[in-house]
Amino acid sequence: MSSMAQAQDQRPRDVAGYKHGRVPRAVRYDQLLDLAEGLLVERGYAGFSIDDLCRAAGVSRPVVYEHFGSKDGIYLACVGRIRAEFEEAVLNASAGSQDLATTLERGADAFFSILERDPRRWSLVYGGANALVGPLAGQLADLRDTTVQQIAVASAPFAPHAEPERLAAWAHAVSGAGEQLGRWWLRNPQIPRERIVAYHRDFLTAAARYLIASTEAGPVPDSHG
Amino acid sequence: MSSMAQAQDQRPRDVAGYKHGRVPRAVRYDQLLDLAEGLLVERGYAGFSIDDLCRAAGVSRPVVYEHFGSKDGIYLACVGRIRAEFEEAVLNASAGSQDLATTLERGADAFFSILERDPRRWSLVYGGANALVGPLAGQLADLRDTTVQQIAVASAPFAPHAEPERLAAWAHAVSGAGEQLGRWWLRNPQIPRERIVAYHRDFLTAAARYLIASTEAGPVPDSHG
DNA sequence: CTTGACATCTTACGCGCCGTAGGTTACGGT
DNA sequence: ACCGTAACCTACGGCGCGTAAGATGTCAAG
Repeated sequence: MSSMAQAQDQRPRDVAGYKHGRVPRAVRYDQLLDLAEGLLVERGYAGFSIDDLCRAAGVSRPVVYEHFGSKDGIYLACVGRIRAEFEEAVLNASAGSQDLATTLERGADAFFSILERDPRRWSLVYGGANALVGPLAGQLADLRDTTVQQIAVASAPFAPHAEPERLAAWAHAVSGAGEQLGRWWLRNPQIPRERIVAYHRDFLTAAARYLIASTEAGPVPDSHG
Repeated sequence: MSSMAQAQDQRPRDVAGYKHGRVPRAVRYDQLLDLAEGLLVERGYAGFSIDDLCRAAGVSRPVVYEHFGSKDGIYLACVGRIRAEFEEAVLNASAGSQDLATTLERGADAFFSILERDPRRWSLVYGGANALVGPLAGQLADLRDTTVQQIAVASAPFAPHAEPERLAAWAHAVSGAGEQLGRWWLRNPQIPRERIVAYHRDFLTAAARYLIASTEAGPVPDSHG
C-alpha cells in the first residue's frame, strides 16, 4: 500500500507518535520511501533531488544515505515496491482461470485498471530503462524480467509442451505489447478503458492461439526451412 | 551513417581541413553530434558529460550550447538521428511486400539485423523514456510515436477496413512486442537471430490474422457484450 | 590597406546537487 | 549515575550544468 505519498509539505515535521525528530530505523525507512515515491512520481528521476527529500522529511542528507546508499538506491527501492504491488494485483486477478485466454484477459483487465487508477505512479516503473548502461540499467532490467517471468509461469500450465525458450519469448512479447499499449493510453486518455482492454485482449487471444497451436503441432518452426 | 564515433581521443584536435580550431557551423555540428553519440552509447545518458564532449572535440562549453541548447538537446538529437536511420532501413526492407505477413516479416528481419549489428547504438534509443516527466519525456515519446505511426501506415493497406484507432492500437502492440523481444535478446545474445525472428514472426502472424479478420468481420468487438 | 560587421570561440563564474568525514544528541540497559 | 549504541547533524569537496562578457579570426566594402 502507501501509494498516496503527497510530499507537498516542505516544512520538517515529526512522524506520528514520536516526540523529537528521533524515530526507529524501520519507521524512518518507510517514511522516506513514501515521500521519495511521491517526489519521484511528481518530478521524475531527473527532477528529484535528495535535498528535496530531506526537506520534506525534516531530516539531513546522511540519514537518507544510511538507508538507501545512493540516489539510484532510492529509485530502485521505489520502482521495486511499485512493481511488486502491481505483480501481486495482476496475479491475484488472473489466478484460478481455466484457460489461457481467460488468464490473459483477467490479468490485462487488472493491469489497465491499475493504470487508470494511478497513471503517474505506474509510469515511474514504465519509464524503466532510465540508465542505458551501468549498474542501474541491469537492476531495472532484473526487475522487469521478474515481471515477465510471472507471465511465463502463469501461462505455462496452458501450453505444457512449449519449450522454455519459446515460452519466454512469448511472455516478453506479451509484456511488451501490454506496456506499449499502456504508454499509448497514457498519452491518449480520452480512449475508454473498455476499448483498450478489448484491443489488448483480441491481440493476445490471437497470439495465444498461436502459442498453443504451434507447440501442439511440433517443435520450433524456423525461418529458413 | 556516421555510426562509428569513437571519441576516445581526449586531446583537442583540429577537424580535417581547417587550420585553427575555427570551423564552419555545420561542420562543427556534425562533429559534435558524432562524438556525442559515441560517448552516449559508451557511457549512457547519466555518465555522459558535456565537459567530456568538449574535451573530445577540443572546444569549450558555450560552443556546444550554441548548437544544442542543453544536454537534453544533445541527447534528443542523437536519438532522433538513430531512430530516423533505423526507420528508413526497416521501411526500405518491407516496402513493396504483397501482404501483411510479408511486410511484417521483412521489417522484423531488418529490425533484428540492425540490433545484431550495432546493439549498443540501438539500445540508446531503446532505453528511451529516460525522463518520466518534463519536456524530454514528451519529446522522446513523440519520436517513438513517429516510429509507431510508420508501422501503422505500412500495415494500413492490408487492413483497409480497420478503424484508425484500432489500427493505431495494433501498431503500438506490434512495436511494443518487438522492442521487448529485442531487449530480451540483448540480454541473452546466445540465442541465434533466426530463432528470435521466428518467435517474433509467429507471434505477429497470428496477431495479423486477427487484425484482418476482425476488421472484415465487423466493428470493434467489445468486452462486455 | 583599413575599417567595421559578423561568425566563431574562450575564460570565468554562480549554482545545485551528490556523496562523505567527523562530531553530536537522545535512548535503554545496568 | 554511567556507558554503549542508535539516530542524527554540520560542514565540506567536487562535479557538472548553463550563462555573461569578452576575445579573435574572417570577409566584404570603401
